[in-house]
Amino acid sequence: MELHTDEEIRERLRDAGLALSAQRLAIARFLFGGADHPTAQDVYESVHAKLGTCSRATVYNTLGAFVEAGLVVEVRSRHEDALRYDPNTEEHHHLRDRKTGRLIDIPYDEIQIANLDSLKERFKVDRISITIDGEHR
Amino acid sequence: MELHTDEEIRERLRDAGLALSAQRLAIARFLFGGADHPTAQDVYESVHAKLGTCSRATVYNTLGAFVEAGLVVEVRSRHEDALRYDPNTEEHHHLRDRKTGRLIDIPYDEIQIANLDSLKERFKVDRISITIDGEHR
DNA sequence: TTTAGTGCAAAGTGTTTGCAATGGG
DNA sequence: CCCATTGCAAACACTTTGCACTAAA
Repeated sequence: MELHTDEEIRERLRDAGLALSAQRLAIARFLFGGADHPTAQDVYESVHAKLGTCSRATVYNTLGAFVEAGLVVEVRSRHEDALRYDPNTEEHHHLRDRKTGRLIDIPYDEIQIANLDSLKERFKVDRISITIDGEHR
Repeated sequence: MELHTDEEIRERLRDAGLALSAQRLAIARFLFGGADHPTAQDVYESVHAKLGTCSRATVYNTLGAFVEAGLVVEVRSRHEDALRYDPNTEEHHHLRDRKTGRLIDIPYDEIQIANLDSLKERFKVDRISITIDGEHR
């Protein structure tokens, strides 16, 4: 998930069929360089500061393109209006830290559902999203 | 959760310290009379049709008051912008039916987490919200 | 009579879109 | 050179708010 070198990032975008632009590279660098579930606004601020030029529209367009290409995933957290973007596209869960408000990834298999089989008898299960509201120890 | 008679509803609002008005009663009747995770718009349409008079502002104000009073709970579902209001205030989970888009309540203890104790060692857990995306059989 | 609720219209977020200008392939 | 991307500004969906009016307690 965490790509660092420019070449890795360029390749990833190219593989996804996306044209490269200074804006897209900057956005990708931010997202894949360890950004922590940023909102579009977070992306805008970071990239605009770094590039001097990158409109909000471009941020939204690009994030949309990235989502469509499967490079990032949208997540919406309980008490927030704004969408957040998660470069971790593997199925996983979240802890929402009550103190910091931050969203923290929890790998999928670190939460096991005891009666999954019986649930699967009752429902066709496409995916299961678990959010723990609480606090990291 | 499902209150039916007018007297039950009046009492519930009174108990919550809310003044009674025609609008509030109509909104409460809709919510507690079996409405299915409606949006503010859903509430508005239903109540406005029935009453002839009830502004969107009143719907929002009232829903806010109900949430604050703990009579309903806000839920935000994955791919939707609008908040939904759930008269089921007990902790519970959701199935989001991919076919109908509907949100269906799953009682809290119908999903058991096998390793809850070990999670509680790692996190202080305030609440756990599980959403299953899938389909009801 | 006093306090709380209603509702219009205006403002506020977060996001999308039309379209002319620009720049990468 | 052409098509995709950019970015402004306008539009949009959802929600909140200021304030004068009205009704509940």
